[in-house]
Amino acid sequence: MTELDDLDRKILTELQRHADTPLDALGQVVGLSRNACWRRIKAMEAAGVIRARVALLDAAKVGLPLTVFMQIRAAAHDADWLAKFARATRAMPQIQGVYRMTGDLDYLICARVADMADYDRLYQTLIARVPMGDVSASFVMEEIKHSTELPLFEG
Amino acid sequence: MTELDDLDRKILTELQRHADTPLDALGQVVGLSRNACWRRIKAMEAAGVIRARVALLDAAKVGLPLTVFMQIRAAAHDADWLAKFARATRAMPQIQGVYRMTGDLDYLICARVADMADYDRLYQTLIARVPMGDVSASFVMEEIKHSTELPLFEG
DNA sequence: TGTGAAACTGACATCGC
DNA sequence: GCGATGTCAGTTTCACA
Repeated sequence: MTELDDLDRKILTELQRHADTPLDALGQVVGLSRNACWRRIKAMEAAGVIRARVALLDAAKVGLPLTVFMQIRAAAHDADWLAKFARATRAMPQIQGVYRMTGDLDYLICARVADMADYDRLYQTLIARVPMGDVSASFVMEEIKHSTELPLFEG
Repeated sequence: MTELDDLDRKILTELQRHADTPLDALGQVVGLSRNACWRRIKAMEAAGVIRARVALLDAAKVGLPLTVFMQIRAAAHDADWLAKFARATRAMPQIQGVYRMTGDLDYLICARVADMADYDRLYQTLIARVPMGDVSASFVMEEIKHSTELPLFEG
């Protein structure tokens, strides 16, 4: 895949909001024919620009109203620890994101839980599977913004 | 909408991964007819359990390889400040998430940027629009896990 | 189960570089 | 010519009643 042009970006902007937009409507918005849109989409899927089409759920309505961020300090500063940590967190479905931060010793985890007891279960499970240097948790009181949409045009 | 049963959860589990699964295939996985699946999906969309169907993009491939978390302390502890802060951050498309954390003075922002210069632009824009008490940024070195999928069955 | 509306597939003419 | 597009079949698959 070459670089994305403005038409590609228009298509992506729409698909990021509504993945189920019919090609006809998409073509109208973008200013291209059905077919041209379709070809571009396929190319971007093949290139991995479009990773997946997914359904987003309301976390509260499926029983996971609480979001928690955990700040973690590694117990050991080596590749083995990281591998074990990565494997453990990837296997835990309540964990939405795991990020190694600048500093090389700090990790950030974002997870969704039902309540405090559920969080404690998550915490206990995690420290049982991987030795932790230090763990602190902050809970989300209010989700002011939450989006999966990436900006594709210069501000 | 009443409570979700196991069949609903099975449907959602699949749709969270592949929103474009045909109803036939979905029915087979779940053990239901096309039609029954379709009715349940419509009901869950109407109830807001399914918020949207979206395309997920590869952030690096659209020119936003850098993820940053900003920790922010409010300049003022009042509703006006929060309203202004919320409005400003919601209007900035590079910002993916904004969370008011426990403590009532701390906010967490997650944003995607092209590079450090881009981050600085974001930072400058933000502090120009809203008075900030304190801002610190941590950059993501490695995305160990990132998922929009919520767990729907007990671990 | 059936019907209409989509998504797909390929062929071919066209326009700009 | 080459690359991208538009149009116009055709077929298949799906959403929906």
